[in-house]
Amino acid sequence: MRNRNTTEGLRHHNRALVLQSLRRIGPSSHTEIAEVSALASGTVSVITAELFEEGALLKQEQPPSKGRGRPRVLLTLNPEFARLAFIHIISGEVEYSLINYNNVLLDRFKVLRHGSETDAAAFGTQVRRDLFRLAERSGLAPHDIAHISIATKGLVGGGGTKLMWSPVFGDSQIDFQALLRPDWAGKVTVNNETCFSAHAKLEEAGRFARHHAVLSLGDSIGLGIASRDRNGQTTYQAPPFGHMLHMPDGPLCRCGVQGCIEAYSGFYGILRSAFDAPADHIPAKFIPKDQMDQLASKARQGDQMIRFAFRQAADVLAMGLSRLMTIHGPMPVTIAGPGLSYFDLMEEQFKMHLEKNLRIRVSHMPQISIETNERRLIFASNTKVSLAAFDGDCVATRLVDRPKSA
Amino acid sequence: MRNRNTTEGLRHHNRALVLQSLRRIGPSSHTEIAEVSALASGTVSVITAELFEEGALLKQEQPPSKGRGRPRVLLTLNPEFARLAFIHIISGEVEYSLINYNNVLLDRFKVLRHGSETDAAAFGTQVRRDLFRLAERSGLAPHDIAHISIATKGLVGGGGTKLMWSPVFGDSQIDFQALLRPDWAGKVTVNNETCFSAHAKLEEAGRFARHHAVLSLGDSIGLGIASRDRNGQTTYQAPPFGHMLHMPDGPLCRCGVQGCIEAYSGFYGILRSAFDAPADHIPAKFIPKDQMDQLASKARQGDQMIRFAFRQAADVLAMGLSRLMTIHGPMPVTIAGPGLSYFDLMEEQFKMHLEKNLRIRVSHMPQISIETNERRLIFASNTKVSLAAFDGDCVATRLVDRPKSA
DNA sequence: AGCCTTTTTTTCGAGACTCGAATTGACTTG
DNA sequence: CAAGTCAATTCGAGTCTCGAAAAAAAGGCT
Repeated sequence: MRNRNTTEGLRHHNRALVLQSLRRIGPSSHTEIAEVSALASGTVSVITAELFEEGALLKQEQPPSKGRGRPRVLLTLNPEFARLAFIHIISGEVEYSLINYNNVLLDRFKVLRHGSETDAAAFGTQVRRDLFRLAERSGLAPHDIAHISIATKGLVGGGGTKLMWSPVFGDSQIDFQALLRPDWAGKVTVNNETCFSAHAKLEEAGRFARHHAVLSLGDSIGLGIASRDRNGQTTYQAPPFGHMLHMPDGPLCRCGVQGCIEAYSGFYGILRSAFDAPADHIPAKFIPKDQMDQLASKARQGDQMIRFAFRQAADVLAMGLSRLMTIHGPMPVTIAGPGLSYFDLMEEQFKMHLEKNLRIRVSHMPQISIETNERRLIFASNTKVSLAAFDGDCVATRLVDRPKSA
Repeated sequence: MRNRNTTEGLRHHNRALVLQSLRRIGPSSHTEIAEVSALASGTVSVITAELFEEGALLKQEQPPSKGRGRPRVLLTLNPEFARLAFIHIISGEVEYSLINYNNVLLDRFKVLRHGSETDAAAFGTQVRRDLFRLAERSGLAPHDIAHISIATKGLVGGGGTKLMWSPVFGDSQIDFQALLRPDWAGKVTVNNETCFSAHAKLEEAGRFARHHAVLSLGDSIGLGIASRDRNGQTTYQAPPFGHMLHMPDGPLCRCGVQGCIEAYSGFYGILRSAFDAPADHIPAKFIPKDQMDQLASKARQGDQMIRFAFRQAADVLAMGLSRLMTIHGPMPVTIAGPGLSYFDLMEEQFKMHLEKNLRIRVSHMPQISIETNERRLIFASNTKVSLAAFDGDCVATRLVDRPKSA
C-alpha cells in the first residue's frame, strides 16, 4: 500500500478487499462480494470492472438458473493471470510445484536428495536448475513466475529471504533471494514449513481464534506459531524450538550446545537415552522410521528403559511448551510429523506439565490435537499465503489508466 | 477507526496522524506538521481548523520573530481539553496522578498500603475512594476524566482490563473496568508496569529498533517486551516471566508450583538458597532491602554460599532470557528494579548463557543495559500511551458538524 | 511612510473515491 | 407477451486530498 493517507490508497485497500473476498468465498457474484467486503455495491462494480479490464478477473457463465430474476454473473480469478512456484525442501527430497492465479496445481515433480548432500552452494545451484526445469515444462519463461515461495525446516531470517541455520546445512546460510535474483523477476520468500501448518490450523479454527501452534516431531523438532493481531491480520513465526534450552549441561545437541530440547526429544535423542548411550554421542542425522517404530513397540510391550526415553522426550517437549505459553499465553497445539506415531507414549506428560503453568491455571487448558497429513497442510497454506501477498502487493495496485476527460 | 474503507475513515486516519505528529514534535507550526505527517499543507490546514474548533488545539502566540516573512503560528494541544488519571500500584504504596491533555502533571499523591492488606475487594473499594479524591482535589467530576490507566505488577488479562494474578492478591482477580464502570465514564485500562518500561526503552532506541525487553528484579520478577510490527505500530506484553518454569521439581514458588524462575531469582529465592533453607520454605512476601544489601556485601566479600545464591539467581534468569530469545529472537534487555544493585554479582552469567543460544549465535549478542529510575520511565510511558490511545479512539473522531450547504 | 520581499497560512478548483438511489438489464412466470 | 423479480450498472451527491494560487503578516529598503 503506497500512500496510506490519500484517496488512491483507499482504493488500493478496497481493491485488495475485493480480491480477498473472492479468494475466501470462491467464484461469487457481485452482490456476494459487496456483502462479504462490506463495500457499497457501486464500489464493487467499479473495482471488479477495473480488475476485469486488467485481466485479473473473468466473468463466468452463470450456472443453470434457479429462481426468477436476472441471473447472477459469477466472477472468478483468471487462472492465466499469473503463475506462482513453490519449493518444499524435505529431508529426502525437494518438491517443486507450480500453480496458477486461481490456485490450481499445474505441475509438480520431486527431486531426490542424497543423504550426504550438505553442501549449501551445490544445493543452491541445483535448486536454480530444477526451478528452470519447472518453468520450462510448462513453457514459461522465468519472468512469467510472479512469486517463488520456499518452505523448509530450519531457522529463517533476513526478512523472510534467508535460511540462517538448518539441520542439514548447519551454519551454511543460503540467501535464496540473492540466489534467484539474477534470473527470476518475481518476489522470493522463504519460510519455515511449520509456519504454514500453524497458519492453516489457525484459519481452520475460525475467525475468533487468536493463536495456534503446530509442533512437528521427527529427527528434528519444528514449531510454528500463527497469531491474529487486533486488526485481524494473521502473522506467523517459527522459532527454533528444538534448540531452545531445556537444561544446562544436558545431552549434546546436533547444533553443538548441550541441553537443547531436540537433544532429548528428537529421534536421535530418544534413541540415545533408550540405549543409554553417552550423552555426547550423536547417533545419526536421520534415524530410519523402522528403527523408531521398533523402539516404540518395545516400549509399548513394557520395556522400562525405552518407555522412559519416550516419556522423557515428552516431558521435555511439554516443559518447552509450558515455557512458550508463559510467554504467549495458552494456545491450542497440534502435534504433527513422523514422531506423531509415538504420541500415545507421550500424551499424558503433556497435560501433566501444562496444567502447572500459571497462565493456564488462571485461564484454561489448551486443546491438544493431532494432524496426520502435515504436508498437505503446508502446501495448501503456502499457496494461500503467497497468493494473498501477491494480491496485496501487486494486483491491488492500479494498472489501467484512468479514463481521461477529453 | 470506524469504517476503514470510506473517505470518512481516511479523514479519521489523517486526523490521528496530525495529533500524533503534534505529540511527537511538540508545539509546531502548520508547515512542520505537514512535513512530519506527510500530508499536503491544505489538508493540514483543514484538519487543524477542525480540531481548533472542537477545542483540542490552541493557537499560540508566535515567539519573538527571527527573520522576515509571516511569522509561524504555533499550534499546541489544549491542556484544558481533557484530563487523564493514572494509578501506579507499587509494593508499599499506591500512587495517583492526574495530567491534562498536554501531558502536564496536575496533581499527585500517594496512599500507603499496609503490608498485610491482601484483600482484593477491600483494595478495590479503597481505590475507588482514592480516585474520587483525586478528582475532587482538582475540582473535577468523575465524567471529566477521559481515561484511567493503571500500572501494576502481576498478570493482566481480559483485554487489558483485569488483573488475573498478582504477587499480592494471588488468584483474587480484580476487574478494574467493572469496578470503576458505575461512576467513571472514561475508558479504563490495566497494564503490567514493565510493559511501559519496555515501551519507553523501545521508543528511546529509535525508529528502527524492533524489540526491547525490560527485566525488573526484586521480590518478584517482572518482564516487559515491546515490539514494533511492520506497520510501525508498537505493541507490548508482560508475560509472567517470573513464573516461567525453570526446572521441574525445583524449589517452591509463591505461586504454588515448583521450579519457577522467581523461586530461584526473586529476593526470597536468593535468600533461601543463601542460607540453605529448605526448598519448600518461603521466607516472606517482602524482604527488606537492607537485608538483601547485607547479603550482597557478604557475597562481595567472598562468602561462597551467598555468592553461589546470587550466581544461581543469575543463571536461572539468563536461561530464562535465552528461552525467551529462542522464541522472539535476540533483543536488547534492560535490567531494572531494586535487584539491580546486585547486578555486579550476576552480570557475567548473562553473557555466558546467552552466547550459547542458537539464534544469538547466528545473528548477534544483544545489548544488556541498566536503568536505575524505572518508576519515572513507567509513568512517562504510561501517559504517552494513554494519550495516544485517547487521541486515536476519541479525538480523531469527527465531532463538529460539517458546514451545511445553505 | 510606503512599497517590496519573504515566508506562512488559507482558500479554492480539480481529481478521486465511496455511497446509495435510480436505472437498466436479463430472465422467469403467468 | 406483458408483468414481475432480482442483479448489475450508472450517476449524482457528498467527502476527501492535493497543490497551485491567493491572502496574510511580518521585515527590509528607498
